[in-house]
Amino acid sequence: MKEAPSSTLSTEERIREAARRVFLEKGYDGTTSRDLAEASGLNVAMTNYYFRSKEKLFQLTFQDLHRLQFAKLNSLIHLDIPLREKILRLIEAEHELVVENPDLPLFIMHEMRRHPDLFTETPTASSPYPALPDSLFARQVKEAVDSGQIKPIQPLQIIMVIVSNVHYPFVGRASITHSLRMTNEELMEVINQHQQVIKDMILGYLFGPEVQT
Amino acid sequence: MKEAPSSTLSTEERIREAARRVFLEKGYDGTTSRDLAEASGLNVAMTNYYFRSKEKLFQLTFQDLHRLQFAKLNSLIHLDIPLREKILRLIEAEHELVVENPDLPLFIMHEMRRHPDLFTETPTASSPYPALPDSLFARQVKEAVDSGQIKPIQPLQIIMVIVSNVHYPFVGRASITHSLRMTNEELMEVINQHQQVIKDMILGYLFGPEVQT
DNA sequence: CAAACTTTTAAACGTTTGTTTAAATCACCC
DNA sequence: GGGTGATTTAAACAAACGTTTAAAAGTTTG
Repeated sequence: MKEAPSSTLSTEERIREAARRVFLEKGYDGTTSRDLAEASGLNVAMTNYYFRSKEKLFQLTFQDLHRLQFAKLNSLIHLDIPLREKILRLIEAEHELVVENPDLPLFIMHEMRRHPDLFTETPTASSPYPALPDSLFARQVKEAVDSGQIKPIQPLQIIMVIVSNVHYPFVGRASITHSLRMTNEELMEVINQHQQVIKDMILGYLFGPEVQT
Repeated sequence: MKEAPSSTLSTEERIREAARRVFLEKGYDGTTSRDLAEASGLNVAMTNYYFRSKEKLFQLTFQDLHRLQFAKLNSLIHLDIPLREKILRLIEAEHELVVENPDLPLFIMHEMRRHPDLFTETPTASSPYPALPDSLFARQVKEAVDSGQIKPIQPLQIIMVIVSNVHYPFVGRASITHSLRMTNEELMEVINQHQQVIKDMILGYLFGPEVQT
């Protein structure tokens, strides 16, 4: 066994880190084993020495990224805070996520549609979404609906509305900037403005038109 | 020159139609020339006889699909109808589009991010989005904002809200159904319910909480 | 019907693909 | 300090890739 110095990365970590970057950029189909080798600064044999194949390396990489995508959401829905505040924090958490990982949602959605077979969920691993139906969030929504505090709506629908509005400008950003001939900076400005609209719209719809945020 | 019988398709059309199906399903990177040949029932030489390369065939296919994606939106924004009705019809048009072409938005967004170089917009062709800034829709929004009829918002933001909410459940449907262990039918039921939420939420936000639709 | 042209085919081209090999280099232990 | 196992390398493998070839089959036109 061999340990890497603390400041630099072990070979295995270098490969995983490179795989993350390359797969995120080019997708599974668009990535070659030589792409991975070049990105890690090693040669093609190393990838197969540490991970048995391109496919296996991709599965690990995807699992990491899939967890990253749902980690915040998955912990927030169980938090013991008022529903209204929880929704606000969900919006902010998802915004933060896509600002830090702008390519993540498109990657996840593309790969899950294209290679659904590659994702054999590890049974023990915390599967992200399935937690929703029996989360505190779900119970809070049902109670709020029953007591007439918010409009009739399912928990999943609220999540969909949040994720849709927050993620979409990033998911479609190549399409938007190209078509409208905007720069990335111009789009980012629109997106920042848009954040407030999303918050007001969602909270306003659910709780009625009070003073927001 | 040769004309195809009306009931059946010409070879060129067969190839284009097959290319549409295959590229939509597998993407550019995931499609091989032999996939295309098999899907059209011909052999690999035919694709290069009628179109000069896989790349050229993809460019044509993508152009078609890109137009399809924005055709309805692009004609609706110029229609001379009241703003409120226009927004409602935009929501319904986008919903119809994704119900009929559930894979289209994800395909467009993935390919535009992955191969932005492949899309050299034909100068004369009706480019879809750029029409927005000087559309009747944009003027209607600005007037409605100035007159205090709706909340301050940019035309692009309204489009983003509509498209986000309507498209996202389809774009992420592999991810949603897989993670929540739903069937496609169950998701479709949620999506249908969701339509009304989207309408109420958007119109309610912009115009205030009157009686809807 | 025969020449001229278009369409279709099967086979092959050179390259790139994912993966493996076998030898070289490294790190560690008695 | 030499032997042992882990790591790294360059080279090679067969298969699949996008594309092209050259000849066969079909169509058109005089």
